[in-house]
Amino acid sequence: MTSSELVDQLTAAGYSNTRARRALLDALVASAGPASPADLLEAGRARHPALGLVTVYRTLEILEQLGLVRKLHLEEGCHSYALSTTALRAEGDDHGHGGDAHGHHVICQQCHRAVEFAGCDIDAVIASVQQQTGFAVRSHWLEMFGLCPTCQEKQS
Amino acid sequence: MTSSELVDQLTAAGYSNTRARRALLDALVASAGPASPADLLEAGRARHPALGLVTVYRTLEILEQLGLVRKLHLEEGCHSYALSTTALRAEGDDHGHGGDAHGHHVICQQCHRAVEFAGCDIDAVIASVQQQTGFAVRSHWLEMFGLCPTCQEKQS
DNA sequence: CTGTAAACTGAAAAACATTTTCATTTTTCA
DNA sequence: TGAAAAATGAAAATGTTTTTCAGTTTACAG
Repeated sequence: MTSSELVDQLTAAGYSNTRARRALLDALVASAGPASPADLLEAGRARHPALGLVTVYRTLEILEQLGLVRKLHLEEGCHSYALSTTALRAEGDDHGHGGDAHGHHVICQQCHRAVEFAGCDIDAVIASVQQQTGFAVRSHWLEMFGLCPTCQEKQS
Repeated sequence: MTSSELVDQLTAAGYSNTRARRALLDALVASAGPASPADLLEAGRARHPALGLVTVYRTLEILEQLGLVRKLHLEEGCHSYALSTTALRAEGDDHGHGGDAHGHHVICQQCHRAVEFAGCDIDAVIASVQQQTGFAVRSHWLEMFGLCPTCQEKQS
């Protein structure tokens, strides 16, 4: 997924195509793993030296609302973002996830790489929870942690 | 689960039984839903007026390490805590969750009540993610959102 | 029961994360 | 090309969490 595609998505959603945003999107696309606002500011400033932190926060908020990025919840804190391609691919295909983009991430506990995965057929778990608690479940949030293929090899 | 049981758990783990901690545990047990450090400070001060915020943070950290509370990841932010009884019930019964207490929460999107549920048989999903990504999955976080029975009734 | 060591406490300060304000600049498009 | 709307970014403010350190409380040996 290129930053041009992201820019197109923003424009299609009614937002202006600005230097600051292109710089941020480039930084996002270039980041290999979860990136914090401060990380993205630094990387974005390589492309647009005047990029401001508040613009980073504002743009991440927009991207999150559009389902283009997702905040990741890591052990060290919940301050990182990763691209989420599922809103792009799953357009018009929501599979009963109320307002929730359909993807989740698996995160490497060693190198912190975050990979999105599609398909979380947890209907059975949802049914069980509904039965146990009486709740009507509308959405869920799932993250997985483990070792990526590269870090698995390093450990063997 | 009473605050006495929590106090016993802390003592068993080598921590002192102090007024400040008892006040905080009372507040935790009394809270119906996710509670922020500031919420717990306020409720705790009803029981122990000199309770300090730093003690709240320190004690929550201990409780989290012992698996007695869990930080919840809500839409508004990741600053709330809820009791987690699973470490108590599941002692010696870890079901392949690497270092992770076995329970998760379902949260009401209306009244914010958080109910813990046990049993999240997502082995199929984990297997699928491992196949898709090559990751070796070790643990996961799962939260569900919906309406509790009370709020469902209100809506009908 | 007493006294001491260790653990704990909490105000204050500091650090970190995010949002608001508002004057200025940039982008869009007629 | 120019004006309106959107966007920007520094500074200030707000919110969250951690660190410091002097003083207090708890546990337990004697």
